[in-house]
Amino acid sequence: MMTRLALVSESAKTAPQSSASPSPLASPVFGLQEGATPRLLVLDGHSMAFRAFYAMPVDKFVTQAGQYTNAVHGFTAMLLTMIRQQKPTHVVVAFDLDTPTFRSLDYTEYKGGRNKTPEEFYGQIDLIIKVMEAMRIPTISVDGFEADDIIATLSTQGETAGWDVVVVSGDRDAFQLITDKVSVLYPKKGISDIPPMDAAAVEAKYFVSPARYSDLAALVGETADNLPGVPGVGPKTAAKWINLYGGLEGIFENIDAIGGKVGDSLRAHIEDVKRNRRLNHLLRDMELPVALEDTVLQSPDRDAVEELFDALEFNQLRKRLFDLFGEEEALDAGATHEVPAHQLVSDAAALNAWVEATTGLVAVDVVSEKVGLAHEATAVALVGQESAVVVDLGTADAALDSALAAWLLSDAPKVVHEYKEALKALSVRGLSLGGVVDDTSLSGYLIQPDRRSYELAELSQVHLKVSFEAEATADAGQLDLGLESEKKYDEAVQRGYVALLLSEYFAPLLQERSAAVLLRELELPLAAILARMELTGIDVSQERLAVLLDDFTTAMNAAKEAAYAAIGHEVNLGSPKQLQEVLFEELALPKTKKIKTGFTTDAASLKWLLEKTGHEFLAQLMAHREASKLKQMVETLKKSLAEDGRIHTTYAQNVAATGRLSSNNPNLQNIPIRTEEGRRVRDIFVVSEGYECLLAADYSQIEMRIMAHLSGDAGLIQAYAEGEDLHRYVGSHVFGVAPEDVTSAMRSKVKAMSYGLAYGLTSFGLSKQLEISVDEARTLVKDYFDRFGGVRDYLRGVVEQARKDGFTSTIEGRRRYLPDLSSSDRQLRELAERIALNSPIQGSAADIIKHAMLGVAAQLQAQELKSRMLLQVHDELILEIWPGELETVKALVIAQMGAAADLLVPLEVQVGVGSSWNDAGH
DNA sequence: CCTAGAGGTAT
DNA sequence: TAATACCTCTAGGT
Repeated sequence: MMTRLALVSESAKTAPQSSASPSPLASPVFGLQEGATPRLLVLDGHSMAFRAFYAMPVDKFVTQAGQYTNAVHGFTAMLLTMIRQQKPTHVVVAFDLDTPTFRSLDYTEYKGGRNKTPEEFYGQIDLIIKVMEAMRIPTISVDGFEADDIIATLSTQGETAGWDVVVVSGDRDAFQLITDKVSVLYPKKGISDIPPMDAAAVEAKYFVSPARYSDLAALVGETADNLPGVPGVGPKTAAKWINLYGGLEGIFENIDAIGGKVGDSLRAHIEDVKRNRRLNHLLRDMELPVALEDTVLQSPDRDAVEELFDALEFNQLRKRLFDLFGEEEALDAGATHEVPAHQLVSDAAALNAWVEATTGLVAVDVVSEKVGLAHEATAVALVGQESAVVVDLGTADAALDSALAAWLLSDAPKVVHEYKEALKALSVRGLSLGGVVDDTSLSGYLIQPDRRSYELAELSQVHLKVSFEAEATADAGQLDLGLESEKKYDEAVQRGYVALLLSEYFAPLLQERSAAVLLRELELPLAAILARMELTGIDVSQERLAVLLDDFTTAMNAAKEAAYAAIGHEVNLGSPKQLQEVLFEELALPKTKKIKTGFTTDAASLKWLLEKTGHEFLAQLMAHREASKLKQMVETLKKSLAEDGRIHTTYAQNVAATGRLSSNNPNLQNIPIRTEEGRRVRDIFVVSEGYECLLAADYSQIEMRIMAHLSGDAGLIQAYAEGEDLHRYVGSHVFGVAPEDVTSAMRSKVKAMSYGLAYGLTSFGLSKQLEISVDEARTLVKDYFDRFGGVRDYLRGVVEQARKDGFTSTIEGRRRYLPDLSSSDRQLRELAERIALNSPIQGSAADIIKHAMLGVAAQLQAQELKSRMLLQVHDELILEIWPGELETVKALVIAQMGAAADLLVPLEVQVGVGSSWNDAGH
């Protein structure tokens, strides 16, 4: 079966495809599809600017420099909406000039009697023109003529050339331009409600055809232009005469036949009517300085837009603009990329023939269906530069199956989007993947680690400016009539092709940003390990889970009833809003810290309130919070139990901007540990049948060790070299006492301080953490830096370097870009500074444990051990030990984790074993 | 059904 | 006014 599809919208699919294949980024012109009818959007600049001015609040749009921008903002927003909705290929804006026109010379009162232009409007037209220049949209004004004439001329030219024309004007005279090719958008109210007026709409409203609208306006008059009409004649009468006599000429010919008072009135004001008609007639054959073809819609001058919008302080609008043009450019760029046709292969020979004929990188896209909580592969698309094949796993015979399996596993270079998910879906079919040199969801992440999403369509949009149809919504249970699967195959090939393009695009960027090594040697191999860990899951004791749920529910209910009793009525304890009423109004307790919705009821505040007032309700509320949180957590775990009785979390390799993993569905990286009750949750995670025990290995103070390494601080390095208790050592130096005289209060202070440093601590934050005065905290910081000057110098240097480079780096060269370091917004800038302090430390720790995981997995495999890695919790690995392998595995884990980085200080690893995760803790 | 806010868990 | 995550509930909207 042969299918052809392009990475573009419907309109472009029908257009002839260019066979040339320029860079996806080259997009001088867009929206113009060869063979499609051009569509011209003409705007009346002044009338729309005025509409915008009165529609937007003046005082809300003032720049710091004092320039009013409400009309500019409103106009630009309206224009973007028009471009989005109308999808024009050409756009032009016509403006009036202040100079006299042939109309005002003809009739000096023309447009007289208008209110003086408001002061705040001054200068806004010039700004609109500047916005148009930045957007590369031509503007036209002609001395002695009005914008209406320019519009009439343009629309006539457009129509003559066979184009569609859309006129946007707040002047009703434009209605005379309406034909089946020309429509007018006339704002009803403000600038947000601009319904299209076509011939039918004009007739419905005025009872005359658009061509006769000027006749009607001449009779009725136009207050806005100070053109009096015939007294006593309104639109109804005028329309009646026009339809009766076929227009003004007919009316004049039969003028004596019109009786009544209105007839007399008409005869008395006949000259006014003739003048009105003369003035409202729009010129259609002006000489214009801009040719029709020159109005073609181009991509905006991004630098100019940036600069101008900075000055105008248009931030949301900037985003809207770039979003819009991102999309539009994509359409055009997409039109130049032809997705190769694909063939559905049904035998091994066909697959092998394709493989033989295909050179270079091949994208693999796995089509899967959801089965329970997992995904199972149903088909595989292999996409090369020139051609593609699809293998349906459901119908493949054994020979095809093994040919496919062999190729997938081979070293033939492949690119995948979401390698880990592909591996998981394939594994249920007994398939795997070898030779994967790129996963675009990971390379995209390494290039730009703080994006929210790395979906293929989004990466394609952002980097390639190519958009393609959204992924098929997996309609499980729907009848598969062949058409459905054909559509899925098309999409799979499409996705594969986009991944191929992205991979090519990313390759040099990865090199530039020194991320190619990270991808190849760290993230890609890690993805395979994570896939295995996710598939394995961790065993759960359902008995313990049930007991826990019961206990927590009981505790929760007891606390709830006691809380109700303490205040004499019921209240939703889970509603901060209702709690505020009880605490601060009903019980009139002291006010806590202010939050958006009033006063906080968080745990720290409740504790403070309880100490202050001793109110029973507070004690019960706190007990209820703890119990309900735990119950909720246990319930969530129960819901995520798979059919095999195990919990399979999913690790996200591209979510945390520092390089850490994250865990979700369910999150197994935030299982309680700090309280006795909380630790019971850890007890539900147990060793699987047939295995000996769980082993938990964690790095001791890895972030502080990285701090010591990065700062090179002699004191810290010495402390670690001597194997001292770090906090005791630091405490003895900061407080000037012997190590054995460091009290636990002193120790906990320096501990909080040390950890705070890695988060970009402030004296204020430290004072709150330690419940001490800001002064005391400040002294603590000073004393700390006096003794550990290397740390202070390092922290200063990190921010300085990041400001210079634009990014921070980890020990493995993982970068995080921080443009906000030079923001003028203090809050943003200071946040960026704290991020700059934290990212190298947190990120280096992430690099290290990832290396350790690679080492552990490699050793387990090399030594043919049956023990396996189950979980990772940032600085901790959980393994399941096969009988007889404990000592071997323990040693190799310690060795691999310890050797994962070569730092100036040793990496210490603590290991515990037990039959549950809690027991394995230490 | 979606979203913001509040609150809480982990490293 | 201390970094990185994920999750759930309420309340107020579509």
